[in-house]
Amino acid sequence: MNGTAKTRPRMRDVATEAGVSVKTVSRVVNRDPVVRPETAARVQAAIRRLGFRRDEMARALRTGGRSRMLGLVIKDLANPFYSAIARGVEEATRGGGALVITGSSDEDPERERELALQLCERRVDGLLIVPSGDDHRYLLPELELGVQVVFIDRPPEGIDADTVLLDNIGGARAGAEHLLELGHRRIAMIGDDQRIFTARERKRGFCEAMRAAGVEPEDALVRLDVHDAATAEQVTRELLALPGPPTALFAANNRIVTGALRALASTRRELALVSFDDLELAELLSFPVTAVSYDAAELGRRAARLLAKRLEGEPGPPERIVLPTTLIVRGEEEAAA
Amino acid sequence: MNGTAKTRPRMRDVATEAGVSVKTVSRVVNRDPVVRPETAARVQAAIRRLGFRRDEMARALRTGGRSRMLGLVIKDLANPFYSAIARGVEEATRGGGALVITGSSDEDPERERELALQLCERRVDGLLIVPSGDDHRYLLPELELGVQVVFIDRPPEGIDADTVLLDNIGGARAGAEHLLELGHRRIAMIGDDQRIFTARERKRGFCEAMRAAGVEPEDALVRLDVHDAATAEQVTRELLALPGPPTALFAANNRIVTGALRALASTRRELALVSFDDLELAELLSFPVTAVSYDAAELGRRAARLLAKRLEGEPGPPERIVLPTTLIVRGEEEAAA
DNA sequence: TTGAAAGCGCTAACAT
DNA sequence: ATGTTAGCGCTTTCAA
Repeated sequence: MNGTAKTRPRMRDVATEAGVSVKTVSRVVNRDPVVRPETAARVQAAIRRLGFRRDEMARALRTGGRSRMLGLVIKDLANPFYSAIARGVEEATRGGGALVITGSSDEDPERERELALQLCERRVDGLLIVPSGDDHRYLLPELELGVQVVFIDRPPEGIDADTVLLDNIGGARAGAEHLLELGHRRIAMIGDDQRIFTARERKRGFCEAMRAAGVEPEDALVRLDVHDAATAEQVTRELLALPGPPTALFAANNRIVTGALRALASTRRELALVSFDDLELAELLSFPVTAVSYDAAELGRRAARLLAKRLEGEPGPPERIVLPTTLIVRGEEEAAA
Repeated sequence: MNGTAKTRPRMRDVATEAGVSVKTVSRVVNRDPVVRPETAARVQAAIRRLGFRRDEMARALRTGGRSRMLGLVIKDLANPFYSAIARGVEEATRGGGALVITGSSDEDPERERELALQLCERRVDGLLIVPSGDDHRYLLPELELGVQVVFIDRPPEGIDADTVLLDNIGGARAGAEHLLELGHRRIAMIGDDQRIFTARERKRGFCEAMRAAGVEPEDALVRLDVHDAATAEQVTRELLALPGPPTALFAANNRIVTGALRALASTRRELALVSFDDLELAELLSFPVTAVSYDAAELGRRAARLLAKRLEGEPGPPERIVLPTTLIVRGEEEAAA
């Protein structure tokens, strides 16, 4: 089967085949215009005959320059939010002919660190990180050595670096305002683990909007540190069972709204619903869900573009880019409480 | 800002710092037990002081062996089906310490080729490809040079290679059989572009099940080459408007079932629905959808494991692995037609 | 217009 | 137990 394990042709082989020196082959491969056309043609012929492809890694080693590889560390490639980011990074990167090495940290700070450092060992030109950890000082040595890093979705901690974020506060505020404008006053919120930056921001936006409308958020109606759909389902049930149950719910992410929807489906209760994160097929759900939506791929694109600028030597202090959200209103007919 | 653009420490620097030779540093880095503990300690100290990290690329160049990078070419990283595959590949790869470079072909055969070849230039150890093209002979030179390739979701054309597939025929057959068992006879099918391998297989499975039950598929009820949700919605409307409309529909993928659901929602008609591909939140939809489900990540895991075996030198003819599907029955109460 | 030699950062083979 | 030399595949001097 594999008896003919041929060896990969090197420039030397092409040179011999074409009757020229290695350097001439190198020139042809690099489209150096100084080579005489007929020499170039002979070399090209040899290249094709041998099926030669330059070793990009060897080249990168010698030129000492860019490897034209970017490292991307996200939490979970199987999660549509992160895969959209990855796709955005890839898109924005493609033009420059660079490739992207992606790894999932699974929200494990240790794994994030390992991945980031492994990527540095592979000599990626830059790093894009959706942080899981809460201390990014491990990157300091690499930063000093000129590795460029851009953070996505959450800012780094312990170091200062370019960051691309969503407008979590504004989005949450818009969601709460929507419910307030519909006349709701008993508005509950279910939020994620408050150790997470985006969870804190969303809670803040929600509370700001409430207070701005003269409604003090009630402790009993603001449930935090809910990290999965099952818990969210349970918490929604508890909220509905309250003596003075809420008439509306702000669900701070898609796992939470999924749980809430399950609770509503099984209890046959009604609740005006606003979710941070849109749902696929939302228009086909049995229950209308107004959503705070955004372009996840754009997070990746902007981050990749910022990274590219830095790699081209763009100076200046770390930037913080904040991307807007959009409110998608559904089930307009809902009456107020 | 960047005035202190320090240069990356090499083994030489560590050697000087520790007062030993480069080779000794190399030994320490590679955990060669032959170095005296106290020497090793001195070297380790120097490594930490300088923030040294071995250049994996230079190492790979010298050892001539594995680069410990895999290339993955899929159609679209933003599509959950493919990102699940990517995640599976990553999972199965992680153990070996290898990293994965992923690229999206966007169903463009030319881009698939470019990506695959670019990955070879980066000297990946192996390639995992979800084919878009219909001619993979461009890989022949690389195969001869020992690059290992495993195909995912569709077999290659023009070459023979390891492949990991879903049981498209069996899944489609199970879906159709389910509808037949419910008593349906006028069963429509909407299928994707028949140039696509999986689309052909699913059609075949559907028709096989129908004929096995003594029902000849009607031309008017079998609509093919429907590639997006909007078209599927339109086609569903047309099917419903037929003089003798179907009582059930087999939708050959998730885009198609989405369109069908939209058509049903807007026309308020009923139709027993089976979909190849499960839907997220299916249990919360206003309309029950029985689904042919499968583990997309497992496609990636199995492919990566097969690739790993080949890289370890496992001989033998190309394997074809077929993964099973599961029928998830919903809305059992549906009466027959 | 072309080529010879040196070296990128590392390790394999051979000293010592 | 440690060091020296050569060379992976390529490009960068510098010469011819």
